Amino acid sequence: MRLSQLFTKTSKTVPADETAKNAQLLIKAGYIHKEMAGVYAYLPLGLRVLENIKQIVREEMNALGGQELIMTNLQRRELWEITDRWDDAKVDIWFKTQLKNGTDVGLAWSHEEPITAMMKNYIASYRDLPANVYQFQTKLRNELRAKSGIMRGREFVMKDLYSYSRSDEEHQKFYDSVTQAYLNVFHRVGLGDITFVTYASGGAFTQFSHEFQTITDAGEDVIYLDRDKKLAVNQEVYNDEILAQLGLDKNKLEETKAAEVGNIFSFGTAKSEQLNLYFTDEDGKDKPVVLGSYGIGVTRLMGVVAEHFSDDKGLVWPENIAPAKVYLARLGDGAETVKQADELYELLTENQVQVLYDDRDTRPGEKFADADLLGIPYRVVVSEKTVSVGACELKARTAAEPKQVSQEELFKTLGITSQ
RNA sequence: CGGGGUGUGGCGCAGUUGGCUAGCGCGCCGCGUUUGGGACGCGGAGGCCGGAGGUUCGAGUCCUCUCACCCCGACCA
Repeated sequence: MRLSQLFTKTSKTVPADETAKNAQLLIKAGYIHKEMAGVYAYLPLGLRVLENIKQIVREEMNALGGQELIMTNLQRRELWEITDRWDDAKVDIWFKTQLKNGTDVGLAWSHEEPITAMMKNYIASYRDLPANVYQFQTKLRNELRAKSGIMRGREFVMKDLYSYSRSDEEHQKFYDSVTQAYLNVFHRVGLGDITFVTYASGGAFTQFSHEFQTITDAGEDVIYLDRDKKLAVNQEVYNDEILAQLGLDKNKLEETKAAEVGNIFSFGTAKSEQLNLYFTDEDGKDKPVVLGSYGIGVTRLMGVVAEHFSDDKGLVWPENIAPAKVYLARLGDGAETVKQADELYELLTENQVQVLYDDRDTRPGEKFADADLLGIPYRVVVSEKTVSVGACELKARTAAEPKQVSQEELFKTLGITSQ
């Protein structure tokens, strides 16, 4: 992509009404736009990051045998009344509206009920199970107070996965595999070292749920972490009894702030029974389906990454999710410089390397500052200087100084094998 | 929803005890000089001061109501 054609711009200042670091950086760099409190638009570069994260999640979900679908955002009142979650006293973050004929509808804050009700159409026999379905969906939650930029919005994107199993054993096996898949996701987006499986409140169905907590000051949770065991306990369930049960030594635990980037639940059969989701076993007996629910807040995850991978100059995207791998800065507009920069842009693009080509008529300092602010992993410079020596200049976003490299070395660094 | 704070060109801000054509920086447009870490000069465009009432000869400034936004708390993926 040529920056001269990108409609977004970077900014030297941040809006005064935005204090969350993730939102400040993302707005400054032109990745997102704030529409209202807790509601953000994803601009072209921000969308790329979001899609890159989604793709990683998608690959891990598909590897589990998850099947992607997309539910609706308008939901039926009757469905939520069955499980007693329509009442504002029970769920206080509902957005609700009405059809022209007066029928109440809810705007999706979760999809457990509708998706489970829908599965009744497809699950009748033990032969239909297990079934694991997931989606990337916009969730709408009427939070009393939005905060922390894209880490807690009123509208956000979540990957939600639902598992339907024949037995507790079958469910548990899948549940454990999801745990591993989630760890893979957080590892791949660069947060592996600071994200921990955390015991949290399990709600009405089980003693615990498992959260995936990423250590960050911007987080809203407090966890007690055993680094050796790579396990943590959320403050909400933290007590001596629980620690004993989990075999954790209180003296070894580290208290830290963290952000919940994922949460997985076992529902047992309670919800299936409520919603009448049964299957016929080999023996001809009807049994309720065992249900699990697994979420990753995708936009929140992007916020946590932005929050964590940044310095005083701006964002520092991990390569896996960066909106481009290379920031190609062309300095000067001499004929040969333009020619060589254009050619390098074409060549990299042909080799499947995503490039932000800064072909704008601006001064070098501005280009360097933008390259840093945007947080692109590699900066490549083509200028009169590099043209004259027949090399180009390469600097990793995290490196202090650039170095001169041949095109061969450049390609090698960027992982391009053939030429 | 309780407490605190803020609303003035796209962004960041100033505006005195009410007083004259509402300023400054960034950004934007034009011309010129520049060109390896956000250049400089000259000339421009752009604002009924969040909104509605009110007080006053006169309101960005005072009063009332209202809307929005931010922070702390409670709540929460």
